[in-house]
Amino acid sequence: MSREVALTREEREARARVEGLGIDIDAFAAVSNVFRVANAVRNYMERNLLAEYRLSFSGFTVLWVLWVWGPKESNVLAEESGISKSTLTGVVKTLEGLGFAARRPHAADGRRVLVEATEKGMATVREIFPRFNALEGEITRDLSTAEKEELARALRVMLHTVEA
Amino acid sequence: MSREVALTREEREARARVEGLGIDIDAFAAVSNVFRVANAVRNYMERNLLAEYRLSFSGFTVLWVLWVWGPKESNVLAEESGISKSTLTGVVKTLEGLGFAARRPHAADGRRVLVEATEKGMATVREIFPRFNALEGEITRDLSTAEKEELARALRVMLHTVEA
DNA sequence: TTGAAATCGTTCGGTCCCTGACGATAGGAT
DNA sequence: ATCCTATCGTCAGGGACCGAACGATTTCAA
Repeated sequence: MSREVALTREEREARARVEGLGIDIDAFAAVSNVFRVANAVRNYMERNLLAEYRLSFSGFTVLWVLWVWGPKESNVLAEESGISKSTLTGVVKTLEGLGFAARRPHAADGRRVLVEATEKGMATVREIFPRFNALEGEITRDLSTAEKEELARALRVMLHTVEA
Repeated sequence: MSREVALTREEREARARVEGLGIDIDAFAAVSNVFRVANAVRNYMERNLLAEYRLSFSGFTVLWVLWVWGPKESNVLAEESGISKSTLTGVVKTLEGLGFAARRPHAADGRRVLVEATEKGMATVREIFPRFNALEGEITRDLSTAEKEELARALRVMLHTVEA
């Protein structure tokens, strides 16, 4: 059922180089292409959309999480954004500088800090997200709906294994 | 043909939040899961394998490219490693510090610089790559061979679209 | 009630990563 | 022979990124 798709030159040459070393080529192809796509799409989004708002990919991700779930403790926000606590500190600092987010002390626990999107931050996500999603559509335009679903499913399986 | 795989809690809640905004859910699911997996696997590799050699993911990537293709001009090396020229300057500097790579002036063109892996660098890749690939196998162990091939194929299609 | 242990967010040091600007070198046209 | 332009790798500046160490606060056991 699989239409032919040419391997890139890099992939062809790499295969030739590792031939006969007992390498699991299918695992190699699957994983390395995940990195290649993630890298390419990340750069694409930053250059063609996010730069306009002076947002990095991480900055947008954090803001998006805040938009979806509302105010969150740093702790949880870092976890859901897929970055470390210490990185989040810096990203939120940048977001504050842009007027997109604010910090608020926790009412009951003096150690904790709540991060929330400002009204400006919320408005910005409302503006960006549909455009972001439109680009996602562009990027996946040569895949059928079934193929997109199957792709997402396979990735969820991997995620489940890695995060176990 | 698609076995059931539970959406993560994050994905379920995010869908609920963006419902009715005319969002292309399939494109959203496909792309966002690429990022989640890339992130998770990158961290996994750095923590469980690369840290042992004091290599970052990028450092390993560059060294691997050198191992596969031999000495390369900075220019081309950056391109194949998926990073910018200026980033490569820093990464190669780190690799030099670790004794894994060396710089050599181009014979005919005074502007160019050739980067090559040292013997120690080559030996290190020979040692790491099979272990790296074994982890790739682990990570994809719950996908059939056909599913891995289909995953790689779908990603190549996206790559072709983004890099066009 | 008080001291030990756990947990919180931040800081620190080091690397990665980008864009934009730069000096150096090369190559082609006059 | 000498400009003009293109291309090379690097540097500067700003932000992202991590693990480890840290002070502040909370919690729990004695």
